[in-house]
Amino acid sequence: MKTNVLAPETLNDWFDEAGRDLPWRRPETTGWGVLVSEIMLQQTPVVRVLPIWSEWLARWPKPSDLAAATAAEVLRAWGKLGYPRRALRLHAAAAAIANKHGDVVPSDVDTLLALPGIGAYTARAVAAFAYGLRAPVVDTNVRRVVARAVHGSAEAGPPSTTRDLADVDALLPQDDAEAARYSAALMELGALICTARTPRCVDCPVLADCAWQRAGRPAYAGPARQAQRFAGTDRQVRGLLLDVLRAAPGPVERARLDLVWRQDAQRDRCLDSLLVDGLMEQTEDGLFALPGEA
DNA sequence: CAGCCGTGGGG
DNA sequence: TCCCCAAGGCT
Repeated sequence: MKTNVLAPETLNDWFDEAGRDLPWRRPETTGWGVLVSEIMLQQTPVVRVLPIWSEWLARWPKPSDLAAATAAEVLRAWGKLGYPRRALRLHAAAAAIANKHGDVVPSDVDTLLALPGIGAYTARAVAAFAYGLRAPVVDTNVRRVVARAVHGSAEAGPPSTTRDLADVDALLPQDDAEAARYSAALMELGALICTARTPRCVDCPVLADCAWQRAGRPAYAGPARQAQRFAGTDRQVRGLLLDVLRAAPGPVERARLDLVWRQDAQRDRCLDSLLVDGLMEQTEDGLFALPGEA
């Protein structure tokens, strides 16, 4: 049996000492609080999530509270966190939890996976962090830590959910509570020490055993990832359009939206896609509004 | 499975 | 300045 470079005792001890005191990690945080944090944290830095998460939990302490809000209220409260479809999916998930699960966030991974906006990562993160269960929690941090410490590669290869889950499952201790803490520790190590750009290896608790370190820190050899452009994309235009509605007290005229982007065809396409996605609605007199306030 | 879906800060 | 990236999910 191979020894685990990322030994649970080592990681958990380090986490006890160096882990951040984030509000959604506090013992009094409910499953709902954890779920909200996980959705907000998807592709979004912690510092930007912190204030919004606090507002949401104070305003909507239970899933049924969020479910009772209008989509317009939800989207305004989401603000500029980005990827606003996450807010709509969380809104829908809250309704499902309120109606079908007794207003309690499920702890079962498969049940969680059936909810909108909850995928392989988030389902297991909720099971582990909200309910202390043993579940392989694989995010970009964990993938990077495992790639380096275990496989000796500078970066993680292309993601494969099946393989990644099995990879991390093999590292997890058997005990539920210990495994859950270990999952948090693994993520935290990637977030604070084993970072993407310039890892702080001098502070790493597993430096001596790290396979990447032992191999002489070889450069990444895998396929180059495609750079994600933003300027000029539909994503940018949609963001500009939606921002007009978020900032407005109510429905706005088409002319207001026309101001945010010069190219008619692209603007029209984006406007249409926002309507299709349910991120905005058109009133009977042709004005545009956030959904639920028309 | 590759491409798409926001936003802003740091190197 | 520009580019990269930050607790992914969905089609």
